[in-house]
Amino acid sequence: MVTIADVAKHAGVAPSTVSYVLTGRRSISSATKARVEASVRALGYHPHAGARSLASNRANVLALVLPMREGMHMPVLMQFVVAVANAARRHDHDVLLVTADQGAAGLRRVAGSAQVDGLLVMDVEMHDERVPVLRDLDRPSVLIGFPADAAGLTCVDLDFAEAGSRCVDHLADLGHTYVALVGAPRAVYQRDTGFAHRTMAGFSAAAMRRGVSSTTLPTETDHESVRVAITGLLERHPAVTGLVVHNEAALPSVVEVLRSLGRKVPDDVAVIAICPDDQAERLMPPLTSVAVPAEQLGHHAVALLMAKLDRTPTPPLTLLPPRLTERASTTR
Amino acid sequence: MVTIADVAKHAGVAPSTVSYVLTGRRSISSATKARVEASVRALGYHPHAGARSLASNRANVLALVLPMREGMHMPVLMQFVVAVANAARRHDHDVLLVTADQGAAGLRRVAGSAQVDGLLVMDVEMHDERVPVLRDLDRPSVLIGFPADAAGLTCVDLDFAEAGSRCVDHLADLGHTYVALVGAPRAVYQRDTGFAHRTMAGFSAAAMRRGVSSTTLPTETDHESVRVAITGLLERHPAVTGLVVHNEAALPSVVEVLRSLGRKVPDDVAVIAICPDDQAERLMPPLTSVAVPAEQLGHHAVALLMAKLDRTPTPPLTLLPPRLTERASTTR
DNA sequence: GCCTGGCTTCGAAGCGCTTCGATACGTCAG
DNA sequence: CTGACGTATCGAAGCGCTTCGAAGCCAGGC
Repeated sequence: MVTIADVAKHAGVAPSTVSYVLTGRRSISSATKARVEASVRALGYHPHAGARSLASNRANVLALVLPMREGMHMPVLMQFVVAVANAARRHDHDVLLVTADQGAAGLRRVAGSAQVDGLLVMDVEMHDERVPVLRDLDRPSVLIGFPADAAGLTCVDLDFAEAGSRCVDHLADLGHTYVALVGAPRAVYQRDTGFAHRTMAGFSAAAMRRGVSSTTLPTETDHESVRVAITGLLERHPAVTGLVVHNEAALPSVVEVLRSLGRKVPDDVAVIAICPDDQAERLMPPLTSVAVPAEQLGHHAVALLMAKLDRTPTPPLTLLPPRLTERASTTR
Repeated sequence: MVTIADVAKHAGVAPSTVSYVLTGRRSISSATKARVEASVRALGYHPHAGARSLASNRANVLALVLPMREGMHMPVLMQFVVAVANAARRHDHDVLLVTADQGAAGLRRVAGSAQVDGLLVMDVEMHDERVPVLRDLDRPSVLIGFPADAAGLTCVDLDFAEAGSRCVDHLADLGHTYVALVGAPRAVYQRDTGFAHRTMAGFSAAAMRRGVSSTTLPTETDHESVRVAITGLLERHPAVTGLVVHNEAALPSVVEVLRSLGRKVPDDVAVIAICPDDQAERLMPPLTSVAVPAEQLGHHAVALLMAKLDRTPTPPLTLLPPRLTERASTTR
């Protein structure tokens, strides 16, 4: 193994000088710096992560705490994971995976062993058992999602209430007077997941405000359930002409069911999705949508966590503003 | 921070004794052991991961090298990730995520810095740029998938050739004489991904062997493409009565398109999927399938890697035997 | 000519753990 | 009773790095 001492000898300097070149924590003359960097490359030196973490008390690793619950949409989750991993690398950090079934003990373990400098927690629920643990951990953390009591925490999420509201506004502006929210699977509401709840609240509030009639229904993700749900919805509420779909997995089926029922999109029924842009673009017809910006959220969460690690003050609550893109599934 | 010295003092023993209790590398009297364990709990001691890794030259972390390529099915990928993470925990290891866009340099970095003890590489292609890097890394690795040249490597995968073959056998046994393979997106074949290639080879070979006619077509994942593909397939090859689908994302659409074309499953067309069991079960009708055992593969891969870390001899190539489960989409 | 201050660089301490050899104490065979 | 051996524990060295204080050197001001 190549050590810092080897590099130092090769470059004709003290080990500490090499360290300062690598960490940039003291100024080093450009001549020495260049010589050291050449030696690093020549020897293929990689600092020993354990030694570094022991000496500096920083591991340069973030924990990504993954939930794994019913009704979650894997492609979106994966987008988050990848976005977080890449953002972390840009800040010279790696990502350690902590899965749900390790529970609170898992958080304590990775934080207590100094294996990670901070934690990123995904898919937070209103009453999440991990939240109190995070509070008394001595490491900073950032939540993607909002628990009921966010005091003392840093949270970031899409403004789902505003997203739901924007969808209604868009439909109302187009003249629709009866709209429906096709929501997440029932299980998601039952466990009181913040984002689903907030979308619904924003949707309903906007309908009230705009004076349009509205209804909401949870929806499972398999095609047959979607068929039954949508068929029933249109039978019970024949005046519905606008659908807001907040359920990525059910989306293709919703479109397909409307087609098979002979309801033309957008002529008979307008559809707005709350989902990642690429998915909305790929469907036929391309759907007007409010983007779930997984990439952006992941980056933002990492940036917040890095700021906390630097002891830079950070806003406790960040709501990213939703962006609605008009496509072929709604028309003037 | 609580250190091993604190625990030792609390238990009235030497630090080394605490270490031996924790690692089990020397025998300790049960009385002392109990006392130390009590102190560990009382103080809430977690060994410092960096210090441990520095002293023992083992980080107790595995790298999971994730690809992120076009045409990959995220839910299956996520199943792998979770299975690997959980299996690793059972062996007292954690999982560090290395994403594709870090490339070969990423592998060198995590291995060179002693951040990980071994590497798990997913979705290996026939001619994978990462393979030569793995060979000259000084850490053991296990590939999920097979490259063209697997010399000196440890690989594990489902026996996809046999899986393709079993599907044909099953259909032939039921009397079908013309079968089609509905495969992965074109991009997957273009980059010469092993599993897709092997399924196809097994499928075609079995068709020859059994004397049934066969055809194959790559298929994109969006509903419209599937509709065009399946409609075209049945027009060009009207005698086809058996479909083998090796494309998880397209699967719901395939079933739906058959329905909309008025082809009853299994009466007009028999369908076998190569996909995770839960997905096959959830469709209507439930599909006969050869399971892609993500969970089992993940566990097996971790077990192999742990064996290599222990310097236990391991088989270079492991092919898990496919398991075909009959469900309602094929009948006698 | 001497002191001050800034810029570089050095040397050594020490982070918390594992591990190796040594020690202490029985136990048992001869 | 003694020597050999096995078991349980201790003490110290050292893993590779960061970091702090100090030292060396040069320039500039008096």
